[in-house]
Amino acid sequence: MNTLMKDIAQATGFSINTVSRALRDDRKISKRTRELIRAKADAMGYIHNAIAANMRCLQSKVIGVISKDSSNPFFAEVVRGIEERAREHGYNMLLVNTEEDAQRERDYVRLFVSRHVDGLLVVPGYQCQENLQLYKSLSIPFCFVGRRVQGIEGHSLLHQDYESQLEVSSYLIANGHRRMLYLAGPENLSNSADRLNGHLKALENAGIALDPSLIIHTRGHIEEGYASVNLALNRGIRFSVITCFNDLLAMGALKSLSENGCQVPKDVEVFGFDNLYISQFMQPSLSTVDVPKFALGVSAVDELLRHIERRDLEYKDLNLETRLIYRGSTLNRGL
Amino acid sequence: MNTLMKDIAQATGFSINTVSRALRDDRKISKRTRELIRAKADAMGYIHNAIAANMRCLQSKVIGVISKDSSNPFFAEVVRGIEERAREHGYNMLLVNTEEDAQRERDYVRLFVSRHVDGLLVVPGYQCQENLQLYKSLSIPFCFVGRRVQGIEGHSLLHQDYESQLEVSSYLIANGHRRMLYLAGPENLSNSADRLNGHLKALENAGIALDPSLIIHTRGHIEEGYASVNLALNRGIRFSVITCFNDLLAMGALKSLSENGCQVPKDVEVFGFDNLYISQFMQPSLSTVDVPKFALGVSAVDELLRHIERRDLEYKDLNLETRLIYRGSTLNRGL
DNA sequence: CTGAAAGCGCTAACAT
DNA sequence: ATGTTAGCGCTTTCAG
Repeated sequence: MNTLMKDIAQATGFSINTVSRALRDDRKISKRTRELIRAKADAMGYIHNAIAANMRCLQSKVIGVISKDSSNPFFAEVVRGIEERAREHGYNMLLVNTEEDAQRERDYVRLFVSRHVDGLLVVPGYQCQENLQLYKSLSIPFCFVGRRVQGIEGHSLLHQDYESQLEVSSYLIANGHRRMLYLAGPENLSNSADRLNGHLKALENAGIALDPSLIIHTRGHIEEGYASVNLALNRGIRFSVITCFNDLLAMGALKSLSENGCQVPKDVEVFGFDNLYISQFMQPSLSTVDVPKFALGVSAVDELLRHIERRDLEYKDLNLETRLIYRGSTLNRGL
Repeated sequence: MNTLMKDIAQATGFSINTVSRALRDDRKISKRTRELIRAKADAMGYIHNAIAANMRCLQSKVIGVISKDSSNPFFAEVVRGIEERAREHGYNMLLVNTEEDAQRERDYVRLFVSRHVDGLLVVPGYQCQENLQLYKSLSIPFCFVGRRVQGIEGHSLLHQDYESQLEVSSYLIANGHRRMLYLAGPENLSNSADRLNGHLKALENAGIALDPSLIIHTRGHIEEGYASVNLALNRGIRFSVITCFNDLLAMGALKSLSENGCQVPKDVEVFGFDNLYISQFMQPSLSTVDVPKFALGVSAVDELLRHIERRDLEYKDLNLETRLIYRGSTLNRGL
C-alpha cells in the first residue's frame, strides 16, 4: 500500500496535520520539524494525493482544453502553447477533440465541469442555441481560442481574421489580379465567415463584381484544396491567383497545380493563411498570413488564469497581431 | 452553490444513497424511483462530482500521457489515436511533453501518480538510470509508446524500426546505390539506434564498407535536414540517395536539394521514415516507411487498459506492422 | 508552533 | 428496494 500522511505522522510522532503543513511549506512550522518530516516522507516514498487535496480545497489545478483536432498542425501548435504555459503555472491539461461536433463540445464541457477543472479553453462552433445556453450558464471561467461564439461577448482570443484577409486580397488586387479563386473554410465557424468577409470587402473596395464560381466552400482539409482546384481547372474556370482559408487548402492547391502543369507563381499565384510550420518547406514555399499559434495558446492560458484567480474580472475579447509573409508562391512586385 | 446529491435527496425525500444509485443506474432501484430522481436531478441542474467519486472508489478514469512534443506531426497523430480510443472507453487524457528531458519525464511520472491517473502512456528516453529505477518501482500500469527503455522488458509498443530501415536501405542498394547519405536521429532514443542499425546491417549484407562521412547525426528536426544536406553538398561529399531517420529530415533535405539545383529523384533520391500525413503533398511526394501512428495510439490505450483492468497480466512487447511506400522522391524501377 | 476535530461529496458495506 | 453508517486522504477551522 502507498504511504499516507498518517503513516508519516505515526513514524515521526507528529500529528497528521503537522505533516500536511510541513509538506506544503506552511509558515508556522519550525524549520527543524519541516526538514525532519520531509526527510521521512522521502524515505518512505510518500507521494502526495492531489485528488484528496483537490476535494478539500475545491480546486484541481487542471484546465480542460476542448480542441477541434489536436493532430491538425494549427491546433497542435496552439495546444502546445497551452500546455507549456499551463505547466509554468503549475496546471495540467485535460485534452479532448470535438471534430466540430456541437454535441460533443457540449458533452465535453459538462464532463470537464464534473471533473472539476478550474477553467475551460474551447475551440468552439459558431452558432448553436444549445451550446450558447450552456456557456451562458457556465459556472467556471472559460475562454474561446481563436474563434467567436455568436451571442457571447468578451470571451474570445482572436487573430485578425477579417483584417488579414482584407489585406491579403487587397494586396493581390493591387498586384493586378482580377479573377481570384477563393477556397473558403467550413461553415459554422467564425473564422470562415470573418476571412471570407475580408476577401469580399477587398473585392468591393476595388469595385470588382463577385463571380460566385470563384468561391468554393470546403471544410478546410488539404485534400479539398487538391480536389477543388482540380475541379475548377476541369470546369475551365479562369483565375490568376488562389487565396485560401488556410495553408492546408493552399498545399492541396499547390499539388493540383503542379500535376496540371501550372507553374506557381508564374501561371498562378497561391496565398495561404495560418503560416503552419511546414509551409516554408513547401515547393514553392507558401506565402501566407502568420497567425501566432503558440502565442495564442499562451495568451489563452494567461487570460483564463486571470479569470480563475479573480472571478469578478470582466471578460474582454483579445485580437492578436498577425502579419503577411511573402514567399515563393506569389510574385512579389515590391509593393 | 452547485446542486449536490444531498439536495436531490432532500427534494425527493429519498436517501442520499438511493440518489447515488439511481444516478449510476444501479440495478436494485425501482424504475419509477430512478426516473423520478433523474428528472429531479436534471431539473436542479445536478452535475456529478467525479473528483469525489474517484476518491471513494480509487480510480480516476484518467490516463496520463507523457509525449515528446505533441505539436510534432508524428506524435500529434499518435496522441490523437490515444485520445480517441481513451474517449471510447470513458477515459480522459492528461497530456504533457518532455522535449526529451529525462528530468521532466521523471517529474511528470510522479506528478501523474500524485494525480492518481489509472495508467501511464510514455514516450520515454532510452537510457537513464534514475528513470529506470522509477519505472521499475512504479505502482501503476504503464506502456511505452513507440520506444524501448533499456532495462525494461515487455512494456513497449514498437513499429519495426530495425526491420523497416533494413528493408529501405536494402531496396536502395538493390537499386544500385552505393553512396547513401544517412541522416540519423537523436541519441538516447531507441528508434534512432534501431533504425541506424538497420541501415548499417543493409550495408554489411551488401558488403559495402561504411564511410563515416555519410552518417550525419541530428536531433530529427526539419531544419537539420536542410542544414545537414547543405553542409554535405558544400563539403563535396558524394552521394546518390539520402535516407533519413524521419520524414521531417527528408523534407528539409528536399528543400536543400532544390535550392542547390539537384533534381529529385533524377540526381538524388530521398527516402523518409514515418509517413507523416503531409509527406504525400511534398513536391516531389516523399517515399517513406508508413508507421501506423494513429493505430499506435489506439493500441497503446488498448494495451494499457488491459493492464488497468487486470493488474496481474504479464507485459509483452508489441511490434506493429509497417510498410514501404514508394512515391516521387525515388526512382522506382519495379523491383 | 502544534494538535484535535470536522468535513469536502461521494460510494460501498451492511442492515432492514 | 431503500436507508444507515462509515470512510476515501487530505486541508481547514479552531484551540491551545
